[in-house]
Amino acid sequence: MPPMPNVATLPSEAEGDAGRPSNAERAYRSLKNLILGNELPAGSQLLEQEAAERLGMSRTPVREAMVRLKEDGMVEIRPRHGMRVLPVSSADMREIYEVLTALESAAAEMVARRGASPTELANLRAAVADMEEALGRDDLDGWAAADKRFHWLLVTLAGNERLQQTVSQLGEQAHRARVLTLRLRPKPTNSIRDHARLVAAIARRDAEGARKIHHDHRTKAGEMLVDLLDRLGLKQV
Amino acid sequence: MPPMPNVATLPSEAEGDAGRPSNAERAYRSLKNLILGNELPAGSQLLEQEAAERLGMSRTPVREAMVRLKEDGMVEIRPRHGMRVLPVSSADMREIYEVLTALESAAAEMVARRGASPTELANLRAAVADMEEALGRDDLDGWAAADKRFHWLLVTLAGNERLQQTVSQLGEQAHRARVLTLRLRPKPTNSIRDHARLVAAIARRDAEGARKIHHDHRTKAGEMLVDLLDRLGLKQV
DNA sequence: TCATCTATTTATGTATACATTAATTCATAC
DNA sequence: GTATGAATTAATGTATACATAAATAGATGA
Repeated sequence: MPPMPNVATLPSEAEGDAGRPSNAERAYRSLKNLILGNELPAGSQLLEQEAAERLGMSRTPVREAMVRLKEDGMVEIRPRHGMRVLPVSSADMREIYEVLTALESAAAEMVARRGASPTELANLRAAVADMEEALGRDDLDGWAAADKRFHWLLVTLAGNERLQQTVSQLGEQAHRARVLTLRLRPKPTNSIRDHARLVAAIARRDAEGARKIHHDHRTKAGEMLVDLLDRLGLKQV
Repeated sequence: MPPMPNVATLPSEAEGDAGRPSNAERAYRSLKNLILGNELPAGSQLLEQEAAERLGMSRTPVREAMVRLKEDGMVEIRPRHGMRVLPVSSADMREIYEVLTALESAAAEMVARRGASPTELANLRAAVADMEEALGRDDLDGWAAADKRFHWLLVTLAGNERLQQTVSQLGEQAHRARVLTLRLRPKPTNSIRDHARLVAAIARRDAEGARKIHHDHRTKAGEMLVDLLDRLGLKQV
């Protein structure tokens, strides 16, 4: 069991930043973390009242949080049974990866076209090196963290906030499935090579090449995940 | 002035369908329509209390609606000034079109790869024909409607709900700018040719071709719009 | 006249109260 | 024993109440 994935750690400060967060904001983050950390597994139901007691506040801010989670596609709200954590099926994963593939490969293209600064390239390369090193140590959690960092860096460098936000939202939907399959999938050796090739394409400002490389990379990763889920009979995650 | 664009008409029934909608749902739809119809123009501010009176309900459901609109990226909520309709700058439009381009061209690729049924192809062709016919009558609103229909059809045929939802959300963000520039932009003659070529590519199941054609189409459209906004000095829409 | 400090107003964030409606339980009839 | 239906319970959706914090106005001093 990983030592609790550092969940929702990347783009979570989407909201009010400075002043102490409202209860509604705390409720939103708490519930989201419970879901991402699988403490509220897929299919869990939680009544407003229960959540309110658990979080030590009244129903009002809890309800607001639940509405936001619904809007994020993490839960559904069923009239009489509170919120229900949405299971992610392999079909859902396929959808998610199709969109992520389109967006991230567009990001790769954009970054390559604009060109990355030496520092930015160095950061990308460092992430790849960390992936490689972690994999050498058989540290899958370390690999996953570095992989996440690489992808997020790439998306960030594209400089499109809407793209970032969409990627982050879909990434959160896919999170549980990724964690679950991390130790069941084949060693991500090719993945590292793909990333290195992507960095090279960006470095030589080969926009079309960067797009293709990342498109194939993501497509493969998505297919692997979908197949794995199907093969394991994990219809729901 | 167009006879009131048929706003939010495409994928708006995202929520509860049957039973009469809650006040929160009504508030959400009403406010969204006010924004899309430019009755609450960019920069408008609206207090919870004001909105509540206007809609004949209490603050509670109104607040819920505003939270959802914030989550949708349509408004921001400023601690002391109610919700504020977010202006869309040309930089925002560039972001939006970058993402739409990536997603819709992926959709085109997917549809071409899977292949469209005769009926589906006929629907696409009918939309193109309507665009052509409307343009012949100098009916720009008719053209816009047919164009919208074509794009939505394409996205729908891709059969990826998450992709649909993202496209629809970004489309709503871009709506005001599109309406505003409809009569200021050059006649969309090339647009029709692009669409026809896309349908042809889909018909011959040329996935890569379909992607390229639509990618270029959307890129051109986006650049035209961004340039137009800049040229007109419309920093905000 | 201008600046600063205080008091008041006002919008929000949250809690609570209440009506509605769906589910469950219990009783009664067959 | 089963089924029907009434009554009770429970969860939501909405309204309202209230405390807090921010903006404004007003007053006081120079």
